Amino acid sequence: MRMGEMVRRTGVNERLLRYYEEQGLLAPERLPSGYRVYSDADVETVRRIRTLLAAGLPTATIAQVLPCVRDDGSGLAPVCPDLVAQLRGERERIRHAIKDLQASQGMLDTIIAAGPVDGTNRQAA
DNA sequence: ATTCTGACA
DNA sequence: TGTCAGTA
Repeated sequence: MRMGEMVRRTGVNERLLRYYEEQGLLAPERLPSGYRVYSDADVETVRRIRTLLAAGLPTATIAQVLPCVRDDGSGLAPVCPDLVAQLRGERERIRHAIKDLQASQGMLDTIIAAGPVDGTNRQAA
């Protein structure tokens, strides 16, 4: 499939698909015309990229991870033992990020709990 | 009509 | 990441 279908099937826009390729996350074939040709596997790869990106992993790390996972029906199995150590580090980072978000949530809860007392002074900053 | 590369009010 | 340009 070419760019257009890839965009429809992944929900990721053209700009981003080219960017992922630039970052070494995808390596679609090329037609003599220069047009990119994506495979079904690439569609799945983009799904993984989106997930890893959402987890906050830098594209550089994702580029290392993608070629090191075997797709065994149930999920993703690590293939590079050395990389597992780095992933443990990422997991720690995510753990801390969750902690910070919970602190933010707590702050908002406190503000919300205080609730609007009355409409007086609306204009004051 | 589609895709491509490069660039930035 | 969006978007516009100038092509093939």
